[in-house]
Amino acid sequence: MSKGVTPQSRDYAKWYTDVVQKAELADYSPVKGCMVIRPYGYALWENIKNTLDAMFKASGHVNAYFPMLIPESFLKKEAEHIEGFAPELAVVTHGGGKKLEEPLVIRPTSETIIWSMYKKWINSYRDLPLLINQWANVVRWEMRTRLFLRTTEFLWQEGHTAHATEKEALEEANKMIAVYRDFAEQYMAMPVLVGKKTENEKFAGAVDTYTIEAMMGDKRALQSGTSHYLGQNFAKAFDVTFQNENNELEYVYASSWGVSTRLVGALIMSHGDDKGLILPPRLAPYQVVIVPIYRDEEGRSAVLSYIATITESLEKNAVRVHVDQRDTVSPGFKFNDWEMKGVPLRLEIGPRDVEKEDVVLARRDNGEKKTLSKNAFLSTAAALLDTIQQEMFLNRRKFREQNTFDIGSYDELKDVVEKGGFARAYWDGSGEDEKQIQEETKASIRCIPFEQDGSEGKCFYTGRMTKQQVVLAKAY
RNA sequence: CGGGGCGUAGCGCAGCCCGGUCAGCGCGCCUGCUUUGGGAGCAGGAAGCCGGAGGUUCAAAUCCUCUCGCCCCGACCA
Repeated sequence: MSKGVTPQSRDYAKWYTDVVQKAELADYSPVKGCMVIRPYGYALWENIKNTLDAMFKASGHVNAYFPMLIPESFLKKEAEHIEGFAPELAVVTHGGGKKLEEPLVIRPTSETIIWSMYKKWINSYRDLPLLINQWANVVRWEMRTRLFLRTTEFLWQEGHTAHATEKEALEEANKMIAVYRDFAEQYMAMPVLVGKKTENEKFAGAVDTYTIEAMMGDKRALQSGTSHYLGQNFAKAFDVTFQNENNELEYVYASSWGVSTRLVGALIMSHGDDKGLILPPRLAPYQVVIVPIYRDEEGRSAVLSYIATITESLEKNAVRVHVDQRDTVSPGFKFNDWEMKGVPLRLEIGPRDVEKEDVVLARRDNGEKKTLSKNAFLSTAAALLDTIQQEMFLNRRKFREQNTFDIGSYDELKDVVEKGGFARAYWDGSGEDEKQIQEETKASIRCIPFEQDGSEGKCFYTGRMTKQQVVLAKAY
């Protein structure tokens, strides 16, 4: 294994795959397009998952599990849905050595199987709302894959809710995109634009799709989470009706929403640098790593017992700490190793620190390294982690603002695409116009932000006056 | 599916043009000693039917044919 990773400036894509592998987040599997999530990467995912799971439960949702195999005919019940997913389905045709009467699709998403069950479960307005989430794997046979960002099989959560009214289902879809925004900003330290997808970009089968869009380190956009208002599309496709308070039969209103292991990719590309990962303290598997330094057995035991007093105190404050006791590699190696893995704080503890009751503290996010007293460190460690979390967020927001440009013409869009970044513009074009733009520039309308200033201006493409502003960018 | 690149030790690669002491290098791994505050040093050692099949030849990692697989770029997409 060579040292370090390909610099971002030389080849961002290569940098990304280098970091994923050298930080031991994931590895390629024997099957094309699939990845093995390694323990360190999985620990990161578990932190994401556990945090979100608590947020979902706090907002009234419960977890369930639906099977992975879905009758092929189910997918065909919603016209747009099958059109959207057909090309990327993995289909099981044989089981138990025999050809199946009806092929089974490995779920690319679970709307259909879930709605087939909701038909059984929903009869009355008293059965609503139904607020179910599931953590699962899904399979989409993508042409091109990239570790975490787009793999054939990926892990995600999908919420599927059923409501008695349009208003309530819309509120749910909006509430969940706000949950995603909070998670992205407060935990991932990743600022996001929240808004609506255009007709072209929305989910297959949705009435409206809401999205959070983040800017990666190469100034490209990453769709990081989506929430869909499904209207009555799936209820009609699966004939899910309920009797309302007036004894009338009505189709159920629905929402669905999801985030995936792609968020790990988002984390890497939001914060990483040429030394590797930089993890936000709230999600880092280890928040503090301690590297012991000693010359002999006597020094070793003195250093380790001194360290024990530090870890005990940190753990008492719910700080996740790890002591790197490997005897087989040098301290210098460990410094680089943990920088690659993005641990927010590193302590170097050697004999002279033991003697003076000091610690040497290094910050991963800004590279600062200093000596301070053990007590000073212990009394400020938790606060320092909060500070880092906050500064990482502000840093990324500033980066996004510096790379977001207001444009008034198609040429200006091309300039932005050329230099990288988000383009904000008035937009009154058609779906066809949008496709044309994407074909020519590779940039797409990432979203119609919820936050609109209400001003009127000329559409950068059609020249017509409009109040609608959109954000365009090249996306992953 | 289109374009490009590549399969030689666990990983990264050289060798291929011009067949013949070419089975080689770096890292990693193993053993020992010395080391340990920014990727340790020295000495010794283990490890590869050269992606697979067929062919040409006295002789194939090297030339020819077929085949399998992977990576990158594009269309598609969380």
